[in-house]
Amino acid sequence: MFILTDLVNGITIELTDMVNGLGILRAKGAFRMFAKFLRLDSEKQDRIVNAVMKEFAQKGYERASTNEMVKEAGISKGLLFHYFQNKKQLYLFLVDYCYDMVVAEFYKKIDLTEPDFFKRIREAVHIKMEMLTQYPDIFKFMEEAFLEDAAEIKPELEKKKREMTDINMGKFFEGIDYSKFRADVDLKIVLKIITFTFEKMSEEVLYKAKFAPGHEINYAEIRQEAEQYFDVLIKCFYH
Amino acid sequence: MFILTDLVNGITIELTDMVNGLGILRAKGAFRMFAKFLRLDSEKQDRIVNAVMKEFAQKGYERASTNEMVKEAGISKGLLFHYFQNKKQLYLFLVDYCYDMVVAEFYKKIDLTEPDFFKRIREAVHIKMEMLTQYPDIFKFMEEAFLEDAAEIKPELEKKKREMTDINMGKFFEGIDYSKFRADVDLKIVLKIITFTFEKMSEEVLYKAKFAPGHEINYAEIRQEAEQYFDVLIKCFYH
Amino acid sequence: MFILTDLVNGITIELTDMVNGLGILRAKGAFRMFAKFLRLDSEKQDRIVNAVMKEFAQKGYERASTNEMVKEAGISKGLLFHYFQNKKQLYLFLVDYCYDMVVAEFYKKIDLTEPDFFKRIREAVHIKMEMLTQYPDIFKFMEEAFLEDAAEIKPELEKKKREMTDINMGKFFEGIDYSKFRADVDLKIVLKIITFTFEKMSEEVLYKAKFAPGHEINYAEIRQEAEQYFDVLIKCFYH
Amino acid sequence: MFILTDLVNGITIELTDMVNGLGILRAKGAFRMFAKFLRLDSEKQDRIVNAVMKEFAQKGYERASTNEMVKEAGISKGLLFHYFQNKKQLYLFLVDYCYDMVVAEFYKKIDLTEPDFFKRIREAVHIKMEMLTQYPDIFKFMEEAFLEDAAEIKPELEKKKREMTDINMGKFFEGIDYSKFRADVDLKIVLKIITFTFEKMSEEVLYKAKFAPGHEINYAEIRQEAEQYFDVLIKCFYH
DNA sequence: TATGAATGAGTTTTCATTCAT
DNA sequence: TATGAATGAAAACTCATTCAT
Repeated sequence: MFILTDLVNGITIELTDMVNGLGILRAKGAFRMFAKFLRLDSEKQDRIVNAVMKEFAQKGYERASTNEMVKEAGISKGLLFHYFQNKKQLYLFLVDYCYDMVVAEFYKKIDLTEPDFFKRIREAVHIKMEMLTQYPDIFKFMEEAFLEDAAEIKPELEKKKREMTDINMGKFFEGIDYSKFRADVDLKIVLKIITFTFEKMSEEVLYKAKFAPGHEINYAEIRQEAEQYFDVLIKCFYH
Repeated sequence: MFILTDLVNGITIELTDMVNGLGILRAKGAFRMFAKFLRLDSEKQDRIVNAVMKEFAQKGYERASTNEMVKEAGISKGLLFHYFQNKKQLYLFLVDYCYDMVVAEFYKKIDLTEPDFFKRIREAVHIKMEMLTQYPDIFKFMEEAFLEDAAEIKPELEKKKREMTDINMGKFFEGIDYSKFRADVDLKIVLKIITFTFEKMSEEVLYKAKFAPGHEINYAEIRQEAEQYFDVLIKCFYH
Repeated sequence: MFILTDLVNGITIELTDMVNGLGILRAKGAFRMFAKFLRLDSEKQDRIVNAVMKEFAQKGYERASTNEMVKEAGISKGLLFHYFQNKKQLYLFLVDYCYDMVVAEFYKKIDLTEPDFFKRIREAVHIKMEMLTQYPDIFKFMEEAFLEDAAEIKPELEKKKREMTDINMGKFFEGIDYSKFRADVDLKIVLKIITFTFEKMSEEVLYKAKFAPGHEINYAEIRQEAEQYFDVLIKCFYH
Repeated sequence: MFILTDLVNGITIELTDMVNGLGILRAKGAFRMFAKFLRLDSEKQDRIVNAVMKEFAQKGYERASTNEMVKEAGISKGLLFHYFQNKKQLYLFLVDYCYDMVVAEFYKKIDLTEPDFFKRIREAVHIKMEMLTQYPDIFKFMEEAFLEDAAEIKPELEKKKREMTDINMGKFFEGIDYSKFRADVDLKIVLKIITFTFEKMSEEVLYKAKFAPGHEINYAEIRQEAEQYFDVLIKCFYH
């Protein structure tokens, strides 16, 4: 699922695993400790998730205030800690929660029967841009989450990141027709280079968006830029 | 100087500037406000720099405690602020200070008369690895610095990052013989893809190092891996 | 209510407003932001108010230490800020709180049906002295408050002072029989002179009390002194 | 010298002493402890006095920073403390220093042969206003000084204030022709009332100036207002 | 399940004063 | 006489977490 994670955050992923199509099965019971929260009616769940996401997205892990969250969500201090034990768990829960939403949505839309590598990537880029427009808050939060540096949560977060990418990579690459690639170079390396290229391209887009006046993303321009890369990569890596 | 910054931190750089070989001269007087500190005997300077770097590297900007720094450095509370005014200036000073050391060292070693792009990159990778071994703390701090997300320092830090990359790009690309590249594709895009590849490769190295047991970096393996990339890139992008 | 404010602090008041008998109704909801505090049982409220008042009265706004206050009140650091947000709000709250107590008490005692100006003033002086004896701490605090010079709170404090005097002036002057005053001089100026006289007299009393050994106020003497002023003023300003 | 102190600061003065024409002789050796400073060439003295005055006037005793003073004066930290021992002494020295300047100037200008009480007061008001225009910084500092509330310096300051007023009162009242006052009331009380009136009037002027937009003092208006008081007071207190 | 008052160690920063040079 | 680096206690304020109700 590199196209997803990459446009969101640009993590370096385990290409070896990816290409091999392997993945660790995600611990299904990860949400067990938040069972109380997940039993709430979904209106309240949403209110809480949105309030928490907003605060974390705006201020980052350290500076985010649980006081603000409960104020915004309209619940009491104690209740937040009743559901999530502590700030760290709350954060990690939210990362999972958002990621699950986004991934599920992505795979509903992507056509996994398209065998051409570049066509599939092109579609992924487009889906990604659509979703960015549709759920800007979630993406803002996830982007921050993957950049998050705070010492306290780093180890758990890194583990989570790896789990996520590992799980989804294989699925994305299913059914690709690798016979179109030139045979005189190492295919794994070629795939890595292509992946790297689109990851970095996405990072640039986010980076520019962040510092451009108005912070507006010009999607048409991105598609055009992506086409330039497709052109070079196809000419050089297909035979 | 992308190989340096990239191995350290993987920033997205302005390729247009890079390819044009332009660079803004760095403001020489940037250290004037830390004159008091720089007048100290170097033993004390080092003690302070190391203590501060250690704390920032371990905990990031927000969580790093000036209390811990002075305790570690064996100086008084007031003195730190006497030299650096406040936490933010202290941080930004340290970024500059480390960057200057690293860049100066890098350009002492790199051979800028080598006209072959890949040979020059290969040498840069090797120099980088040498330096990583020699000054692991500085690199750890700089890596964290470039990932740093803290709201308070972000604007200044981003400005600094761009200055740094802009200044050094041109120098690294001086005298490269571009005639060896194939003519049927856009050279700018090709150079971007190559740059992206080595940036991502470096990120992977750091990433693995961080989560490997013992955090040991196997440099022989990295060189070997880099050679695989050189092989593909040369075959596909040279004519 | 000039006799009150004046004995406490000697502010210069807007005689025009005073003579016109106008007054702005005081915003009743001013205490809303301290609702948490006001919901406490009164024993604790008193403990806190007294501790805070003592510290501010002794040291003035700037030098007063919130640390000392919580120590004296036997509450935690955080709690004080939970109730009052910050030092400034705490101070302004206390000014209001004390002022309200004092004013309410004063108007319970003063006879507003007495039409003779000097008789009413005479009673006010006596009431004032009674209250000074009964609540010395509150008066000490308010006196300091009205002299307070600290840059941070000055603007709000001055606004508060004016509000207070404006509101109460009219009430005190209601129903006075001005026909007894001589007609050949400007009545407004005459009333100002009388007001000034008792204000300054009160200032002198406080001033002497402060520097007399033992800080004892001799009320009998003050009454006697006041009578000397009444004698002169009546002879000169009544026809 | 009530007209002076009063326009500056409105202190309550010992009218009994004043009327009796008594005064404690000022301790001539008060400056002995600042002998080192007074031996400096006057250019340097002025530089220091002005820098210190500026900082105290702007920020009040507590918030004034000795760092700012030495920076502004262009001397070293140590030197300031060499001359003045500590902040408190520095402040008290400055109060004396300024007061001496102002009083000397005032008595150079006032005509002590004018026997009419109101004419002399009228002249004093005018001189005062002239001086306010000529030395605004000194007056600003002295005004702040007399309002100053900081616990640490209060006792010494109050003592100084009393000394000052006591010393100068007698001089101002020398040669007044008291026979013009009506004989049926206590003269001491009458003089007190008159003094109070001009003191309070001045306080009002300063007060209004402080909160008027632009903080400009309209001297013509003040003279006119003073004339209204003269009119009433003469009519009522002269026979 | 839900509340929100209470905690207290923690934070960065300031500043008068000292003292070796 | 003159310097300014060095001190360290003190300041206001924060905030995740607990716990009695």
